[in-house]
Amino acid sequence: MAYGCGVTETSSPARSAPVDESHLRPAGRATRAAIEEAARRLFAERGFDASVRAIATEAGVDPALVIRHFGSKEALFLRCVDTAGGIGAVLDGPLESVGRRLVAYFLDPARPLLRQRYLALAQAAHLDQVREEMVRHTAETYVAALAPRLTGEHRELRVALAVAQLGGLLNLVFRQEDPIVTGAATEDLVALYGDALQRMLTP
Amino acid sequence: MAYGCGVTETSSPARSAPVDESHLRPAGRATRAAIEEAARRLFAERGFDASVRAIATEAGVDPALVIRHFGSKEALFLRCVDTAGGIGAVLDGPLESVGRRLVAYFLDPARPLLRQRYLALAQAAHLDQVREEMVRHTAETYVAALAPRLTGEHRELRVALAVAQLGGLLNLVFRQEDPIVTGAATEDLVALYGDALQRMLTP
DNA sequence: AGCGCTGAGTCAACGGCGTTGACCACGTGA
DNA sequence: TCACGTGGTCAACGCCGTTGACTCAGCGCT
Repeated sequence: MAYGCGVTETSSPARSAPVDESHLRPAGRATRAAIEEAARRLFAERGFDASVRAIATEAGVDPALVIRHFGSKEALFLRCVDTAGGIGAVLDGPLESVGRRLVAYFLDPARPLLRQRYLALAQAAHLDQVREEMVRHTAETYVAALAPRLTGEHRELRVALAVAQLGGLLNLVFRQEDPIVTGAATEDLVALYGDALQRMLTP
Repeated sequence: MAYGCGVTETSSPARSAPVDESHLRPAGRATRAAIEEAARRLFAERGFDASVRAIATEAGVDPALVIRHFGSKEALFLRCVDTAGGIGAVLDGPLESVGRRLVAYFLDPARPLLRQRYLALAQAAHLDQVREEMVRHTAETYVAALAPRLTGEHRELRVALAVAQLGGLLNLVFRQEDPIVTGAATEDLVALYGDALQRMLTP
């Protein structure tokens, strides 16, 4: 599980799944947006632990209204997690170095949001809809982009397994903060782990 | 994160961390054991979602007593998760095939408890003490067993990264149940992913 | 102008959670 | 016999996500 995706820093309705808002009046649309913005901020800060009540307070609104607008906390969370991101460019680059570039992309300290996003998603992964979203994301982003460019057997499976590898790294680095790994030089991680990804894709 | 460990199927005080019970009377010891047994069963069944109240009911006891005996739900969970298991034998076997044997060990359908254990731990991984236990387990079980037998640079780091790989696989198979991976033949997974582990350890 | 409908929003409450403190019962040692 | 510590229950706290009843404002319609 690896994500060039997640809780966005700002409201970005263009990227979000299209939801019918035509029945809403301007006032409703505005507070709805305020709730979503507060949710994005708090989910990014505290992960799925951010409570509906805290989000409502942040948006200056009653907790019940959050549920009325979005149906459930889980649904709101899913709306605040979008699957776009710069990862597409990495996947579309030269195939022979995609392994190292993927690892470098996620470990780049200039992209601290990726860490937040990964943590929020990993924490909520026990919810069915979140799990399905992750599977979908793996298929539509990674498998769709890479499998057609591979050669040999088990092309889709090898992409999925490379995604598994990537997710394992992020888990150890971001969630567990294993001192052996976090204490290592990024360049060593990129080389060792990137090559492992690469061999899975282009053996 | 990979675990030959977890929620045990039976009470196994010999394996559990030694806790001073000398101040307890026989009655206290018995109900304490009953609570622990109920907790092991329910944690294995439902993961960390198993509630203190349900555990108490299962043990025929008041919820408050559970906390009084074990301090907190998190502490009880940690007691019910032990780090022993058959994994030691796998790690001590021939080094040149340890990658495939590790993957085969965890994916063996004859060991369904490993799945439960992984899921319970992964779900509780956002708790600090659980996270620390995982890090400790990686260091004491995997790194301690494998790093001294390796050659070349970054011996400890390479073991940690192999553990990361393994955890990534278990996440995709057990948590996300990604259809691409669950639909693949186990022998293909063992070959592809086991070799990836192997190359990390003995390149 | 008046009416009714519908969206916007609040409020109190529900059932569940982990945890705490007050309280009682019992068995043992002095 | 009496104090004391262990074993255990009970009610309650504060939190959670969610629901249903309710009010209020704005709109179209006659």
